[in-house]
Amino acid sequence: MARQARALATRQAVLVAAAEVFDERGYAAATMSEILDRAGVTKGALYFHFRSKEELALAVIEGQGVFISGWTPASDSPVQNLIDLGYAFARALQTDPLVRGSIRLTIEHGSFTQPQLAAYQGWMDTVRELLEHAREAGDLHPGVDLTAAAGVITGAVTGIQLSSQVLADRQDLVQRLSDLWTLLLPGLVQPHALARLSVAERA
Amino acid sequence: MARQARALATRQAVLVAAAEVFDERGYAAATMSEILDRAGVTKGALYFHFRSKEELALAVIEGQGVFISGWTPASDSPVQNLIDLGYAFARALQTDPLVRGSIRLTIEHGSFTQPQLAAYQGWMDTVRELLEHAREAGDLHPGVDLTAAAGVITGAVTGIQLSSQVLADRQDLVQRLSDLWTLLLPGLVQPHALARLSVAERA
DNA sequence: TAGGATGCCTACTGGACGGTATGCGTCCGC
DNA sequence: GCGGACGCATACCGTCCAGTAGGCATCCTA
Repeated sequence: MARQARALATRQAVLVAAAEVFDERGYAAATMSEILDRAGVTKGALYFHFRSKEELALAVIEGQGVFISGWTPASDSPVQNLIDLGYAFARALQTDPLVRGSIRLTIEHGSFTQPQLAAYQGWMDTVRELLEHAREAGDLHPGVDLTAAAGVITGAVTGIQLSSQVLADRQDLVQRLSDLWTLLLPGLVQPHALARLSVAERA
Repeated sequence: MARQARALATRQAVLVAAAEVFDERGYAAATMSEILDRAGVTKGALYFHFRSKEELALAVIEGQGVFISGWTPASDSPVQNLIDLGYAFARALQTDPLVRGSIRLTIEHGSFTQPQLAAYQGWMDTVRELLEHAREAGDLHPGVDLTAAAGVITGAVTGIQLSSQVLADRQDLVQRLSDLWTLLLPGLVQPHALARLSVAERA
């Protein structure tokens, strides 16, 4: 058991190091050597836990799923939950290497075709669900197409995140998210619901 | 002169092939061999025109600048021009390999650090300028922060484009842009200006 | 029509990369 | 207290890749 704990620790070290390198360099430019160095592990250890570079990348992408499933809505307002989810995601991007890495791998299409489609779809489904609840609560404008709105929101958040990463190393991500909601909410929710929302980040 | 024309043709063939491969595979995963094959050119020819892979990539990125400088506003409404610019960009993404390739290289940070920053900034400046004109025309809500709005719009368009690429090979890009404006404009422009705008694509 | 420049071709090189083979220490079950 | 599995270390291999060297044809100029 103590032995297994040690194994789990090296596996985790490899996973985190891989996520970091994938995040910084992308899949193709990331080298196993750098992952090895950063994890403080040898090749044999790595290939004992992961059979190939691709399997390692897929394992990193799983980290994203963990984040989604670990998040629970805190408010009774669906739209507020949507906003909060965005900020939770932003914070995870700033702190959790696994989320950072999985995002880059997800955005980088072509390396492996299926998983990132599923990841995108997962986010869109979550957003769509929150929007449906908002509609039932009577918060949304009547004309809003929920599927279209879910696509716009996920896409916009993705892009905001990306431009923030390129321009400011994600330092201003929270501010930019707040800007996004300020512009987006008037076209989405009705005035009476809008008044009850907090656009800024909430603890 | 006839000789120079031939040289120019091979240079262009290399550039287009490189843009395609960079678009499909990304910088690191793109190989010179594939570019060579697709261009129908030998290594010597390529390295006569471009001294390295990186220089080739930078040349592809230039194509984006050509697109920006080649576009001219057609409407007397600044916001309408903003919308139209988005659609022009979308069309270019669907048809022009150089624009496609340069976008992927721009989004893919880390390979070379400076140029994509400039590209982003160029877009944001253009958007900001149009927003300033819109403010002078009295079309915008008074409270709108122009810099923040420009950041949100460029980021959102980037993300919309990306998710459309991953999910639908950019087939639904125009539709998604229309969805974006539908949600975004109410928070940006005043009702009287909103009524005069055409959210859909215009010929 | 000589001769240099332009534009391109082919064969090659050195290095890095992902992955493997094999071996060795350590701990756990019996 | 011992045998086997677990967990890892190291040396190595084949492949592929960006880039180079040097030659050669075609054209432009004089």
